[in-house]
Amino acid sequence: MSTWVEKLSARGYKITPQRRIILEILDNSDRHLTAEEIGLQVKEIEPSISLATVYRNLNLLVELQMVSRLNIHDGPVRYELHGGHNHHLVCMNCGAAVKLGVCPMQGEVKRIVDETGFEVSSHHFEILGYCRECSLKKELSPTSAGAKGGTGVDQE
Amino acid sequence: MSTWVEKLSARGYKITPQRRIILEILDNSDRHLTAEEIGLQVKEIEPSISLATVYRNLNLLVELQMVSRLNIHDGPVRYELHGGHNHHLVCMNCGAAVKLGVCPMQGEVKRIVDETGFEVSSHHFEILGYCRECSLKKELSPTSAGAKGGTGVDQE
DNA sequence: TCCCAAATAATAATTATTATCATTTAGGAT
DNA sequence: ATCCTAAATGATAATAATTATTATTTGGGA
Ligand SMILES: [Mn+2]
Ligand SMILES: [Mn+2]
Ligand SMILES: [Zn+2]
Ligand SMILES: [Zn+2]
Repeated sequence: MSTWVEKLSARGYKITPQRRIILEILDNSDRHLTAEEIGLQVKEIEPSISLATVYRNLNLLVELQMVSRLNIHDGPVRYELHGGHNHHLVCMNCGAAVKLGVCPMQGEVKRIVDETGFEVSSHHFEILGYCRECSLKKELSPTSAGAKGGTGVDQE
Repeated sequence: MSTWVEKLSARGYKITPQRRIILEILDNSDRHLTAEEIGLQVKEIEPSISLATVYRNLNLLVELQMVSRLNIHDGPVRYELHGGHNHHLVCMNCGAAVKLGVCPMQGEVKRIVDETGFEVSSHHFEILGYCRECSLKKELSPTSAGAKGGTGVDQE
């Protein structure tokens, strides 16, 4: 339950209420949260906590490999508790991020990486495109219409 | 040589000197460049060109899939000419980005993705860690010393 | 209970990127 | 070749995201 208390203490970091709250929020969430989203939830519990503290601690937790940073498409960086890591199919139109149930860091890729002598500490794999719904919407696009109408896909 | 001229014209976009220069820079570079690095090189050729134009065109070129956006670890987004795409082993200490000669978007992964009905337009795969040199340097680190040792770099 | 490095809150500063808008220009039409 | 106009640009303001600064507070060991 509180293995993270040990992880922090063991390395000489203090156990503060701010850290408790941030980790609790990450633990209770299945989604990936932005620093700001975390900050908002933090403030619901304890309004006096500063957003800067959220950023500081997220950076620390990432450094300690207790949290992982996720760079999804556009928009701000997102965070999730390290562990059951997942890769995503991110829709460039609606922004949905569907979990892909497989990790490329295995088999052939793993072997090749190992051969390089590189010391791996994490990896990111993300697929960009259009989810089925958005993809269908594109299909139904207006007939023709010259320049830029192209795929009928307009930015988000 | 100038297949990109067609790609732009065909979709109704104009061939401007700014676009020529940006694409030429991307073409002559092996590294991935940030928007600002591109802007600097652009200004060496034609100082009157605005950084905003660089951003605007990079966004357009990405949208048209002529350029790909690369989110390496920290720092700003980087760009490279779309084509011979590669994935990287990025060193978190010295920043080196070594090409990995293999792409995970194949075999099992590919099959699973296809099953989801997701329309893939690009993907990113990147491995973070420490290159052999930096990894060795760490090895030679001071004997223990408790909290926060050195750069806070530990492995799991 | 004291002490002090570590952590925090508040806020300024910086970085990266996008938006606005007046002006220029590419390229099709005449 | 000249016109015309939507597209593109340059300059700059605005925004979003993150980091730095600094005075104050606090966790946890002695
Ligand atoms: Mn994985
Ligand atoms: Mn690939
Ligand atoms: Zn979608
Ligand atoms: Zn290195």
